[in-house]
Amino acid sequence: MTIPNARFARVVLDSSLPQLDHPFDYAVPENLATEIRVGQRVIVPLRSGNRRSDAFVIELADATEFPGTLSEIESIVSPVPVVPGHLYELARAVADRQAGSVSDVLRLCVPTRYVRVEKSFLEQNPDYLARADSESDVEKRPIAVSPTPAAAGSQATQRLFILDAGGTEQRGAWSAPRWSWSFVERAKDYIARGQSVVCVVPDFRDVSHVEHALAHANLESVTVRVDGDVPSAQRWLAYLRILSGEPLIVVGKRSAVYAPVPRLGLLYLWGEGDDSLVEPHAPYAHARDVALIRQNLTGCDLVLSSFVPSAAVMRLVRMNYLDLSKSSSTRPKIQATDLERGSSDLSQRIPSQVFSAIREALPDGAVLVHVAKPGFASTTRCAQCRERARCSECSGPLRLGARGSVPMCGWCGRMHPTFECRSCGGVSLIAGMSGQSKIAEELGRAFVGARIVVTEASQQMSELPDDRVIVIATPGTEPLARNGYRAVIILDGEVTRSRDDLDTDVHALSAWLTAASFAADDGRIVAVGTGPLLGRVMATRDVDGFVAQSLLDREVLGLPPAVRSAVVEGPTELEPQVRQVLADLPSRAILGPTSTRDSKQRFIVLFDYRNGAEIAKSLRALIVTSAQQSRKRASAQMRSESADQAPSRTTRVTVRMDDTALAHLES
DNA sequence: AGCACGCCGACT
DNA sequence: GTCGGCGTGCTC
Repeated sequence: MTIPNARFARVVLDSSLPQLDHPFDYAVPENLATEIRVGQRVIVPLRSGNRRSDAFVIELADATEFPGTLSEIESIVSPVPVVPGHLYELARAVADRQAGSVSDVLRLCVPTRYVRVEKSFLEQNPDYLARADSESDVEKRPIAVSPTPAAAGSQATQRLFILDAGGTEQRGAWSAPRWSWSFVERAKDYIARGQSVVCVVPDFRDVSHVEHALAHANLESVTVRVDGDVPSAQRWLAYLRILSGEPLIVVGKRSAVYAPVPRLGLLYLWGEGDDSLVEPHAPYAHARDVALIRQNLTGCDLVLSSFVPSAAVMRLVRMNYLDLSKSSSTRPKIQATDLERGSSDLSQRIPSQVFSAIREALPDGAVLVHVAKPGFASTTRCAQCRERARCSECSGPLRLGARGSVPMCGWCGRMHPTFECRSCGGVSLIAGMSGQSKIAEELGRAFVGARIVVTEASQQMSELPDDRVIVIATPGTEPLARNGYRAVIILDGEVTRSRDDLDTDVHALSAWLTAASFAADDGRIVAVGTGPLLGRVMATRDVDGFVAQSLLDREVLGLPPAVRSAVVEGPTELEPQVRQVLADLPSRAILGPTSTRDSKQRFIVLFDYRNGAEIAKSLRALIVTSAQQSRKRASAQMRSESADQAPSRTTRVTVRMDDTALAHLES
């Protein structure tokens, strides 16, 4: 393939300044004309020539529409096209949806370069660059070059939600969750067809499970792990392989969803409702949304899966955008019990059914006792009647920071050194403390001679020391038992339920069913403190029905995810600008302002799905103008405030689309 | 961000 | 007259 000498290059700058987030044209100097490719990282001069910036070539052309005089590309960083057209296209779409910049997305996708690794890789693969040329259609074409849709010639594209029932299975040397085995079954076919698979999971433990299952199926040689835990030299090597077009199974956490395999056959997202799939940095995209966008752009197959569908996914199922399928494994019934009212001592916290379940199970194998995460329990309850403790002024939830601190209202910030319960007049509070060690102590007394293990979030224990053991674990720390635990006990149900945001119930169900998933198929599961409603859902395992119903409720109330939301935060004088920029747009509501902890203003904008693009565009414009004004404001502040106290925080405007933790909307 | 341009006040 | 302070605007 011959490369025409391109005279002009269109680039995106590798800068997070919002006002620079658009294409720039540069002249290609003659000495670079035959080497330059779409996707390469280049260095370009900016303004006076003293400044320079990294940039990615997104298009080569023979003409430019820029009326001014062009600067020249200064140099090419490496011959490898690290941002192929389809990756730029994805990054652009994600940035547009999230009101963010392309460069912020690309930073998540492209790892740091390792020159030595790259050099030796290119020596060992002499035809690599030529192949990359043909792979990415390097001719002078517009940027929107999507990879060939997976379905070309074969069966129709699948978009699927799989409701997983849980369970652990041992095959060969490895125990792994059942979902990871069925993922491998599915992935094999795509590799056989010469296509690639991307598997995105919430947690590093999940990555390991998938790796084990893949290794068992002899797919190690086509498996690429793109964890943050992989050393960076190795990550760069992995990235080069991903770009090469060889059929691969890429496994990783949230940022793996961007892995730029050229022939993507299947995009698989496990645990689609998990909060850790949200990128905590700008532009705050949820891997599930990125996956939906990517499916739409490439036409690949898409599988989302979890123990409990998120309300967002349920919406897509009800629209028939996703097909619902339920895994057919037989699972034990979940026995839900509640605490007796008015009792707070430990003997009541662990009801008798729990002791008998453990007693029965222990001779045959391991028992998992699942307690809520300690930090999960910031809200408080009346020690007497167990009702949620609420602020006497505004009815907001009372929260505890550090242990022994004064309870504070989560809405208005009022401190409450004393408390009087509204329902029963009780005057003392209990925090939803988990007290793993207290439970360990209690169980140790009850089961003399049993081995008791308390897990910690920091340690990675994937296998059990021996069979007859009681494991006391917080979410995410549970070790796998070979073919599942004989019994799983879920304690602290009421603590999990005390988290307050829109999706409390769905999150609680998800936490409990995750715990339940560790049980053997003929094991026993007892859940304490789920409340009658969720207890019934657990017992019947009608989780999709429950989430569908809660989605219907949201539709009536006009709340996410029946509608979309954007959380806008910025400096105190933000309000007129927010209202102005959204004035002519069809938003449903602009809620706020409320004050954040760091005294910024926060607005919540609610709008319909069909208006998302428009709203995002306007909010983006708000970010750009506020970035241009920020210095003006800062210097004005400096002058008026007698210079000695300088709280010169850069009050940037941030926008988070479809935030999962909208506590403010709860009435 | 960082740098140049330009519009007002104080000056050899 | 013109030197230079610092807002304002732009970066192909």
